[in-house]
Amino acid sequence: MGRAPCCDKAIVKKGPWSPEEDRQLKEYMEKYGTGGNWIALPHKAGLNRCGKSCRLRWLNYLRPNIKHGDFTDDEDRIICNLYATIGSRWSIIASQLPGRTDNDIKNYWNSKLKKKLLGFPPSQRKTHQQLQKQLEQQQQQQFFPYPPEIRTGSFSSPPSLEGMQISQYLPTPMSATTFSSPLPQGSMHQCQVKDSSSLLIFGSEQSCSSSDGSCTQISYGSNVVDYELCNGGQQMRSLESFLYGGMEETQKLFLGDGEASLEYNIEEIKPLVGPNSWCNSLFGDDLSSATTKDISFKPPGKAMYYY
DNA sequence: AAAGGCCTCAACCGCATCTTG
DNA sequence: GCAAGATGCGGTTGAGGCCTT
Repeated sequence: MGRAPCCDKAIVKKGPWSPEEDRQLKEYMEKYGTGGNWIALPHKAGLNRCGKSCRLRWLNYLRPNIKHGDFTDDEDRIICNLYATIGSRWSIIASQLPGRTDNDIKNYWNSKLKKKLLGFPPSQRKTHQQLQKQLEQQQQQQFFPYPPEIRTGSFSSPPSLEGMQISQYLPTPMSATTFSSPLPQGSMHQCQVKDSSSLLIFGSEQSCSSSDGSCTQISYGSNVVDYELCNGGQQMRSLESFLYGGMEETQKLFLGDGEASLEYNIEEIKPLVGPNSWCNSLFGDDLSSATTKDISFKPPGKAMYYY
């Protein structure tokens, strides 16, 4: 037996919102907020809509500080960087673009940016056949900016990006180096102070004990990695808190298994790591409050998306 | 001018994850 | 620990406007 629907679809209104409905929802939200319950909201607000529909309308259209209209070049660059790194995790990408919604970015990517990367002028219309042909041509020309060893094998880049001229949007050469690091995907990692100027991230035993070598591979980009952060009682920080949390003395980052880790300069990593993160949301600006013993926590599952 | 096709984007759907009791 | 409900997310759809032929 399936889940009971959140609302009676035969009764609630569907389709485009009228200005009157918008006004009702906005008025209610400004007065009372969600009250922690979207499902009950439409009834309270006098709207004949599903709670999910109200939530979507508010988040994507009505809430304050929503940006509509053209995306800037900077925003394009950020979207491309993140898409290349994490794939179609639109909500994460949106979190890096204040005022933009995941839906907006998703639509923008699917309708415009992808074509822009294919080299079409923004306003130029192409027939489906023309698009297909140009895509095929570019794929044949191997425009993909990463070396073959990264393009193949365990490498699972967002498929729609392959063949596109995205190199101008990527923080190369750092990205290629980072993506070929030996961190296994989808597993727990540990993170610790290596010395006064370095941070070491390495796989936990259970994730890196395989003898078949699989743990030395990394799938480029699209995967979220849960980190277990612990540092044996020293002050614990996440990667980005090292980068942005006032640890100016931190100069190097090591990715690897502790034995044969790769070394990166912090300044090279910074462009890949945004200052907004789960860590900041957990501890606020006062990162020193993260000091603890026996630290073992996981950030929200989908919040970490880089290294 | 008309018809057909394409493009955009708001909204929906279904599934996964989180929260609560 | 479990089940039910709520929320979040990404993929998909479809209406309406625009462009091409």
